[in-house]
Formats: sequence, structure tokens, C-alpha cells
Amino acid sequence: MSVDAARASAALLAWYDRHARALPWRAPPGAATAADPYRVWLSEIMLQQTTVAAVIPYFERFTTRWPDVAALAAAEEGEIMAAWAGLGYYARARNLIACARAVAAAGGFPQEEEALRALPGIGRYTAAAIAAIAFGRRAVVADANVERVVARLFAIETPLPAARPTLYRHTDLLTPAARAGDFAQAMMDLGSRVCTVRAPLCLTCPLRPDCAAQKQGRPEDFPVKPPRRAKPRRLGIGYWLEAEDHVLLVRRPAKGLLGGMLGLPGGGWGAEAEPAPPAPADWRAIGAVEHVFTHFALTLRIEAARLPTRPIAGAWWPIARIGEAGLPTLFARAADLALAQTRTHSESA
DNA sequence: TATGCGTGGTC
DNA sequence: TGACCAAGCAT
Repeated sequence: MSVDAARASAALLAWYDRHARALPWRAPPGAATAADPYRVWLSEIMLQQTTVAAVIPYFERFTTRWPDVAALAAAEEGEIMAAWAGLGYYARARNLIACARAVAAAGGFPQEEEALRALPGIGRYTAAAIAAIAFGRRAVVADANVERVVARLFAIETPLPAARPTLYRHTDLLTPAARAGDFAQAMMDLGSRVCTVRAPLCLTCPLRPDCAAQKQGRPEDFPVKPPRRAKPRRLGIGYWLEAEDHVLLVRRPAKGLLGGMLGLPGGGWGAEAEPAPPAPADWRAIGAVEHVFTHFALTLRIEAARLPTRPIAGAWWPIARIGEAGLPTLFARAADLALAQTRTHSESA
């Protein structure tokens, strides 16, 4: 290949020294003091398949409320799940709790990639990122940004995911022994700000002299991706059952879609076991919520009813504080609909 | 290796 | 507006 790895990595680090994004979990380029491993770990988990803009407010809330891993490990699971609500991929929150408790029990984060990799929720990418960014270890950090940069740099024609081993080897060759953490973050910043999915800014790219895709005039053709399957549509029902200014919520099964989160009773739309419909009542259709998950689109019809008194059994949440329940977005929107509809209904009654 | 798993922004 | 995509992991 024609890429001079040492020249390319030096050019990238020089670019990073001038253009690094300031992020709440990040130490400045070349900082004498590395970033706090707890904050690096927390940010990396939150950033899995999630944009920086979406993560920042969650990161600020989590670190204010739980400033270190011991505090997070001591927190109640329900509190953490509620704080995670809206960020998505809720298995991350369950793994976050398990990981925090393991790390707190061990007295701190391991520094070796292999030991990090063994912790819940930490895979190949995240282990490498923490080892490099928090502990200065040389590690091959290859996320989607890095894969895109490297696929273009070398004009890799093999489609993903088959290209991953090749991309990983090329990333390894580019990764310097020193400043591995800065190098990883530089690659990701480049991928997010310059070597973008659409309309990359090749004129400002420090790797332009080396880039095979740019030489061919078709950077957007890389990485090559397989076609996607169409999303099926599903139909479900959610029950908004009120009693004495409270609403009935259920804790969903720990595994599966929205696992471990609070939601409305109902079902019919998932493969997981659904709770039985609540106590008999006169249900009134109040509309539907459209929601798109990763692998299917859902129409959730909402039916509402009111009981004169609140049954002893069940988890009843005060309607006035529904915003604090920690509902995932689907059910938060269903609650918004129910509140608007029941308010209108009360006024017209 | 393929599939399941959220949400919001972008064009 | 619908399709694509984002600092992936677990199974």
C-alpha cells in the first residue's frame, strides 16, 4: 500500500492538536493528566451507537448525581434505569450497573484491554478505547468512524462486515506507540467532522495526500455496505389506566425490547411475554403512537379507562409526576397522548 | 456470522 | 418522508 503510516498518524495528531473537540469526558490533546477512567468508561458506554449531542446531557446528569464508580455501584437499579430512560439500548444500563459493581468491588478499573473486555457491556471497541484514552495504552481502537476513515484511506472494496479484519489490521498499522488515546480520538473526530458519511470535507483533511478513495474521486463509495432489509410493521396496544390521580405502570421483563424499563401494560407487538391486560374497565380508544425501533416500526394504539379506587396490587405512579417515572420514549409519548386526551375529555365532560 | 436491541438528526 | 446512520455488545 502507498500510505506512509508514520506520516499519516503524525499529520492526524497535528490536526487533532488544533481541532480537537472539547467534550465533558475528554482531556485536552497532549494533556499531562489523563481523563478520569470512570468518566471515560461512562461516556464510552453511552456513546455506543449514540450521538455525542444525545449523550452530553445524560453524561452531565449521571456524573453530577453519581460522581464516581463507587457512587454508581451503590445506587438503586431502578434509579439508574430511570436516569437512562430516553437514551435507548437499555441493555447498556443493565450492564452499566453490573460493571460498576464489579469495578467498585475490585477497587478500580483494570488497565489491561483483556481485563476490561471481560467486564459487562465492554466489547472489543470499548476495551481498546478505555485502555488507550484513560490509561495511555497502545490499543487498536476501531469504531464506525475509524472504519470509514480507514476504508477510504485504503479504498477497501470488500463490503462490511467481511472487511472488518482487514480494516482492523490497517488501523493497527496506523496506530502509533505514543499518544494512542489522542490518536483514537483524533480518528473519531476526523470521522465525525471531516471524513463524514455524506459530503466529506476532503479539502481540509490532513490525510488527503494518502487517501486512495479521494485519489479516485469517490470517497463516499467507502466503506461498501450490504443492502438493508425492509422493516416490518407491527401493531400493539397500550392501556392507560387511571385511579385516584395515579396510572398503572409495569416493570418489563429484564431481557428483550425495553428490558427492565417501566412501561404501560398491554402488548401484542413483541415476542416477549406480555403482562395480562389490567382490571376490567370501560376502555376508550384515544389514539395511537407511531414509533420506529431498530428492526421494526410500531403502531401502538392507546386505550384509556378510569377506576373509582386504586387497587392495592400493582405499581401505581402519580400522574402529576409521570415525567419522573423514567419511561422509555415510546411510553413517554403514549403518556403525552393520554394526558392530552384525558384532559380534553375532562373539559368536555 | 447473523440477529436483536432505541432514539433522534439529517436530507 | 422514509431511509440511513451514530464512539457496539451479547448471544
